[in-house]
Amino acid sequence: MSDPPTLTTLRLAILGLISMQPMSGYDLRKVFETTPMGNFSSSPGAIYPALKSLEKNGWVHGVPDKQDTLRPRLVYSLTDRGDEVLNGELDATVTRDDLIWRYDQMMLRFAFMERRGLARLLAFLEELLTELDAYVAHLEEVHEQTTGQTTVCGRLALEQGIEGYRANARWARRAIRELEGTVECEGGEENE
Amino acid sequence: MSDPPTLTTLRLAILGLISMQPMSGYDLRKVFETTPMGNFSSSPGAIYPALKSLEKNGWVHGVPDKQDTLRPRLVYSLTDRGDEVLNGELDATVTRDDLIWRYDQMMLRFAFMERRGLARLLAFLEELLTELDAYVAHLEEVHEQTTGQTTVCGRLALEQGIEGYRANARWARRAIRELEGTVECEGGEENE
DNA sequence: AATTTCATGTAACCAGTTACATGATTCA
DNA sequence: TGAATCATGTAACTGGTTACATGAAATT
Repeated sequence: MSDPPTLTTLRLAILGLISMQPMSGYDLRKVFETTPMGNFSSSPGAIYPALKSLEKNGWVHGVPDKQDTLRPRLVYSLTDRGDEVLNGELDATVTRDDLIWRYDQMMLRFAFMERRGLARLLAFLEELLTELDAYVAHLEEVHEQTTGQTTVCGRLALEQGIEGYRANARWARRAIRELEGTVECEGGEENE
Repeated sequence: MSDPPTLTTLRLAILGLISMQPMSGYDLRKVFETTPMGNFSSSPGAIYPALKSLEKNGWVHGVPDKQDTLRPRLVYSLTDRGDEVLNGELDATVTRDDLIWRYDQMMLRFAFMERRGLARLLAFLEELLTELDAYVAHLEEVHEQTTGQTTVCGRLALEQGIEGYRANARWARRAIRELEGTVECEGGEENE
């Protein structure tokens, strides 16, 4: 409860992970240190305060798994409210600002999106693809207009950005094909 | 002078920009708002304090271009020390941590690197390419080992990352070819 | 007994955001 | 004269980093 704090990348990662399986702060640190999710911070000074604030907001709840010890292992799980908040985040529309400022966070959303079902996954990818194509077109225009006015390195750096977004678009198209393939082969399988 | 502060993305962007042309804080904001450099912040609350601290460190120096007015336009340029600091940053080796944690900042370095000469540019791209190839190989291994143990979305998200780094590697190869091409055509042209 | 790993936490610090304040200059 | 733009700045806040502290449990 209380006022809604912004859902940072770290908070989203925590919500997503404990939505798949209840975890302690230490477990979360381990995931961040050892898996490809390692792009997303770690350090006790970040995770424990984040868990506290998520609990204060009533999105997660921690229960000690051994009552007798002085410092019990606190295992956190999503509350009903936390579940709703996570769903709201996963169902949010893809914007250009997401591409430019929050690509990592957006992909993190995708990584946890399976719980929303195949239809939502495909909708997300289509939205992403639309925004990507539009943004690539925009950058190509900028590229044309600035070529000759910039340094060689400036132009190459811009081209690197464009190529990156193009690769992302290719990936999105492939992911859509793959996901559409699964539904045809396995016949409308529901999630979880 | 005084203790060395970490060269954040914003500070690097400021140093790089005023190394090409002396600018006021307002000019910098304009660049960040209107060019593809816009990925790098803006807001007065960031830029003016950053300029102050850079000046306190003796890396830049601001001179009012109209002495009579109460609030003159302060035009900043690099000091000799600032020039050295920027060169040091541009000449730094590319590490895997740069790929994972500071890709944007690394590309920003590249965007300002022309002043270091063609040899340095090529060296940077070779280093980058080596790190990229190694990291892609590592991620492919992770991909193989985790496939089947992850959700479909988790796997796809990882594949997106791999494809992104592959695209960056392709870009680096192309940039090397292009830069090697210029030197052959134009015959060992020196920078500035 | 000593070391490592498990496990949670705090304190100082820092960079950046948002929102606001101030005043000059230019243009309608 | 009133509005928009030029131009610099401050204050409160926030989220994360580094470094440290604490102590239990497991391993050597």
